[in-house]
Amino acid sequence: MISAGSILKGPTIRAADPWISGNKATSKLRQLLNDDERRRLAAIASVVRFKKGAKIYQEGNRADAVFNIISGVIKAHKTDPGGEQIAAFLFPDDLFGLSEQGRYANSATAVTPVTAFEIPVSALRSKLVHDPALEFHVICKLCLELRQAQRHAFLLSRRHALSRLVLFLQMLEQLQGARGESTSQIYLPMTRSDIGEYVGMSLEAVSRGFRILATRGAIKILNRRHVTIANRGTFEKIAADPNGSLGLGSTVQ
Amino acid sequence: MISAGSILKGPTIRAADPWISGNKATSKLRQLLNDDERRRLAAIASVVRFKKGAKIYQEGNRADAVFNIISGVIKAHKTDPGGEQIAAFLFPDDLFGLSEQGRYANSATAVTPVTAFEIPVSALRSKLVHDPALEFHVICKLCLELRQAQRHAFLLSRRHALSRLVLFLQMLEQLQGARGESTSQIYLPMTRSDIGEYVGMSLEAVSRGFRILATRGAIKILNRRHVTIANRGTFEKIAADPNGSLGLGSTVQ
DNA sequence: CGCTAACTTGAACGCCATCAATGCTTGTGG
DNA sequence: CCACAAGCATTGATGGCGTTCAAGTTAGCG
Repeated sequence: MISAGSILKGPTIRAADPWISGNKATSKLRQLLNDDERRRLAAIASVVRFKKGAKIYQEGNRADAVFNIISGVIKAHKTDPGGEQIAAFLFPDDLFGLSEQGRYANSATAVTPVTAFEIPVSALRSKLVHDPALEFHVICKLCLELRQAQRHAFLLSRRHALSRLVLFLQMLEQLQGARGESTSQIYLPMTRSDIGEYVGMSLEAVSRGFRILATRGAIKILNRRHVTIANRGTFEKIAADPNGSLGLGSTVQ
Repeated sequence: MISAGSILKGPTIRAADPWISGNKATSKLRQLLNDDERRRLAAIASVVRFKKGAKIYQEGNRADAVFNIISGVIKAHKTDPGGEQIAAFLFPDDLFGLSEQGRYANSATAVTPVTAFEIPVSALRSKLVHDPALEFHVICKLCLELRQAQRHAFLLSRRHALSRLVLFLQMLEQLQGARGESTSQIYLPMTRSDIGEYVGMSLEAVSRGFRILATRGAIKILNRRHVTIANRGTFEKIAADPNGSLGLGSTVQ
């Protein structure tokens, strides 16, 4: 999965210039940094590994480094006693560890085993001031993450469980596509509980929801970690959510 | 409300360097641009006005300009038939009109009468490449908006109506503070329906929710557009949401 | 001063959270 | 290689909260 080359070359940021009219939500994102930039970033970065379930940093701690994922998946989450909330899942080529007032705004935990670059903030900062092109690339990436967060909010605003789940699956599918992976099946590296904490439902509701989607023929559950979209039409009709849930039966056209 | 000076001087971006450990959510944000930068931006910008309810741009249109609010409030929203969803409310000194693949990701509508700078994207872009300091300021602003969007998602993930409303009011209060306005009362420029579309509830539930908060002594409703926080303790206990709503009666300690 | 849009209040139904028990699977040590 | 354990996931039953539909009330604006 990890080509040795990708580590040797240095950090990778995938995004699109938000002002250029590339098209389609399904488009693959470009690697923004050239080899030279990657080498220079690699000089100030170090490679770190985390086991599944490992805590990478905690909300509120001093933000001394940002991370760039090489392989694996992490979750950024608030650690609110009596109810976690996941703000984002982060995948290879994503940046995380951006701070607010010098401190991490979320906690970060490895969902799968993770390899990442750790880049000290101090070094990155001084690099930024002298490198307008790199700055511009960071802006592009931030715009993308902002859109992503807005999409999350959009998902959460849906009042019906099925609608949320469908939007969640669409999101994962699109992210897989953007990374250049196959979208023939959707990979769910996280637990039902994680999904629940991301989409704002109980884990039981997530489980039931998937089953109902399967019953209605919208998806096919291959196993706990993989689903496919069986009927794109039904699938998207549920996303559109005229009235997302409805018990069963009435295919109200 | 609008000092003539602020128009003459040029665009204003308020944010904080996310890597500097200023403290407190209640802190006032700094104006990032110096007079010289503002003048140069003013040279490529024009001042535009919108009436209350006016549509500024529509989701999916070509994004030819970004806007910087001088006075008034706008909402950024998805225009989904059968259920609007508001992504953000934007206030003076905010930037909006950032695009995705060359097109606006949301629609924008004036909630109150609005005065704003309109800055053509083409001119801004060429300015950015030659001005690392300005780029850095844009990065700061984007980080802030990203945090804001994550806070919105956090709000939406709450399962209880009262908890969402309290978080919404806290958000408005904090934004007022950051702009240097008084926080003795919270101003609600938008309709109940707008609030509902932001917090993911029906407008009736918003109305009822405010009333229940008032009944419990957490807030005081001065009129349709103004509330104050009557009891900060109760208020924040509801935000923490042990079990947010509960009918009435049982003041469970 | 009347009209219209915004807001409040009421009643009933239905979805989802919650509690509880059972089933599956993954990995570890015998 | 098998057995067991511990997490993870599914399934079931019940009740509470919020949506929805429906009036009625207030307030802003001509």
